[in-house]
Amino acid sequence: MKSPATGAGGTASAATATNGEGVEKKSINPELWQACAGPLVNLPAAGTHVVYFPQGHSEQVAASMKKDVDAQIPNYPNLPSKLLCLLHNVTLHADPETDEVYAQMTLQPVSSFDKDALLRSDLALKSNKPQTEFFCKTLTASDTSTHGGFSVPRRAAEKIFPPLDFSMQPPAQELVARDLHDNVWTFRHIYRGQPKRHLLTTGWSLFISGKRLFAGDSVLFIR
DNA sequence: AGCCATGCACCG
DNA sequence: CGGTGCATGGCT
Repeated sequence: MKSPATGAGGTASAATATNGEGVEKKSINPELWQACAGPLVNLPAAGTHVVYFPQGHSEQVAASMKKDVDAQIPNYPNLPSKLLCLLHNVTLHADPETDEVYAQMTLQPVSSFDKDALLRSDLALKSNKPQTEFFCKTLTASDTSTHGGFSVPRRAAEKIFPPLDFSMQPPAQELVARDLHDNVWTFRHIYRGQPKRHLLTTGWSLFISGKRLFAGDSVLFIR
């Protein structure tokens, strides 16, 4: 989180994962970005050396373009299969419409790698493992319906959400969450029912409609 | 109709 | 047997 919890309520970050394409300017919470990208994504640091595979990249671009417009994909037949590059800049992005996360990198081709530089870059990449605590849930029909709230998996609530004051009857608190674009969402977190369960009620439907979520989409919280 | 609460029942 | 999806009911 950029700023820690203050006052009575706790804070968490919320994000949604779907599909799309777009551009974004503001700076992004790196931990939330990483949680959305998943554990298999490991970004190299600026200043390190990378190997760029043009064909793999253009295939990926082609695949992601197909659902949008039939855009022209430039083809450079004389490009080598791999390019040694210096990585100048890495910026994190999230599509403003869909919250799909992606990264933008500035690469400069270099003629050769220094052996030490390559080793340093490799070590730096392997040490990139912050792995923040988070939970992710695929939304059910009742999670997204206008009739009810969000049913929070018990373990998820206990691990990620600020602890409830169980002397209250029923135990409840206000959660303040911030999404990838630093928009603030507040949810009422309550523990009730028979059997007892964690629920998000007030504020949840605004989130569902605001993010245009449907059953099968997923929502992700980090602490 | 939207929103919050409760209880049942299914499923691991 | 615990956890949670869903149906249902009440209130605004």
